[in-house]
Amino acid sequence: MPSQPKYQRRKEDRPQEIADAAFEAFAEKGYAATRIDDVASRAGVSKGLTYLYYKTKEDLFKAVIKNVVVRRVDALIGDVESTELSSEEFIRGPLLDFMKKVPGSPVAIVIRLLIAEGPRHPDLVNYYYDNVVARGLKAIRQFVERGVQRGEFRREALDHQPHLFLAPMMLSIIWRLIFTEKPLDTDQLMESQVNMLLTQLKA
Amino acid sequence: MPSQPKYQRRKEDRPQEIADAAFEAFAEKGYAATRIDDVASRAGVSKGLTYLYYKTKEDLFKAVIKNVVVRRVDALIGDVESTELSSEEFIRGPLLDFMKKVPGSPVAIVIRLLIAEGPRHPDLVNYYYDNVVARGLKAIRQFVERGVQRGEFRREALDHQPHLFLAPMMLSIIWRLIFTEKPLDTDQLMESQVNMLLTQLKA
DNA sequence: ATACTTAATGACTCACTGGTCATTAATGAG
DNA sequence: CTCATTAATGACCAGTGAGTCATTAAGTAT
Repeated sequence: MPSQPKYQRRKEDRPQEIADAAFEAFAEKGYAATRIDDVASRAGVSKGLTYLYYKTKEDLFKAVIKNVVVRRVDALIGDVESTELSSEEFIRGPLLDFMKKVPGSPVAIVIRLLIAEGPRHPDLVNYYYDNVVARGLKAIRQFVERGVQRGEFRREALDHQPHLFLAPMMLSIIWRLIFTEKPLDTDQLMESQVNMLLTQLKA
Repeated sequence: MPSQPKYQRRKEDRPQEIADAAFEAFAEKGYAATRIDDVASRAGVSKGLTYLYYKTKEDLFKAVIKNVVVRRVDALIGDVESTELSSEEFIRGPLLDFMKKVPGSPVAIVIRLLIAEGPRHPDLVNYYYDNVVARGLKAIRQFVERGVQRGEFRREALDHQPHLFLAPMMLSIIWRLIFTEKPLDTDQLMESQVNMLLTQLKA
């Protein structure tokens, strides 16, 4: 019988597979408590191979963060720019949906990792700020502005911090990170806030 | 010449001194990256002594968290119960002040530690929930209720999540934990939210 | 087939750190 | 002063895990 090979060489796919495995491990254990051996065995490879594609554990960490984050933000920004909905409809619809999804998504885990490890990875923090936070805030701001131009919102509304949209989302993320089993209706929380903000924007 | 002693025995003060040093170290480096040797030298004692007062690193961690947290909550609850101000005055005054102070206080650091290490210390999370979060939320809820009884707020206001008061505080905390050097006027953020909430409570 | 390149392995090293414990010396009592 | 008590020390141990590298073998070209 033809002895099947012990492994296959798959240069193209390995880096992504390892990064995925690493994300899983970091999500479960955090950065410090994650062992490269664990990452490797999740990915179905040997420890040595991990070091072929990622020079150090820290490199791997950075790759994982960047990897997870960019797709989502791109998607949201794309939505904002292409929508034909009125501002209020968009906020109550796609934006609210997006906000509801985030606390249960990998983004929440990225935030946990950033909070825990950020201080020792300033360049990573900057990357995240530029590519996620700044772009997200800008999108919201532009969107409110569009509402003003269309006469949906009053002009003074522009003073409002886009951050207030994010605040209940942030609370929801943190709540679920820490108090996983203490129930909190985070969806309703965000709806209330959006209602309140829209009232202010229109009145 | 009388050779001065190499150290003094100060059984009473050591535990607190060690806990303070540990808080400093955990705040700077996080739990996993903090070395007991570092804690000891910050406290001006030997590593061995740390183990005399705290059985393990984890014990020390728990002691630190409990130590920092309880005083502050007690203070706030005391304020709420003893105030003679009207509900609106209290919210715009002492409560808002309190909220503004938290993001720059040790409590913020405790939150970072809880986010990072919570999943592996469930009893600590429960302690924190019972002694801080639950009590804090209850205080806010009672306070709104008092406003209703006094006729300051309308009755339906009770449906409002006290969490909405906390949301911008949470965002501020996280923001300052991650983006220390990206400026954000967190005070104004909380003021806007409080204004909005009061408008809703009264209207 | 044969030779060659390199993806992949896994045993090994070495620094590091949580925790221990035999020893030292500060203190207080008689 | 002397001795008993115990706070405090610091050298040491054992486990661990990041990173290395000599070796193996899968794929490829000739």
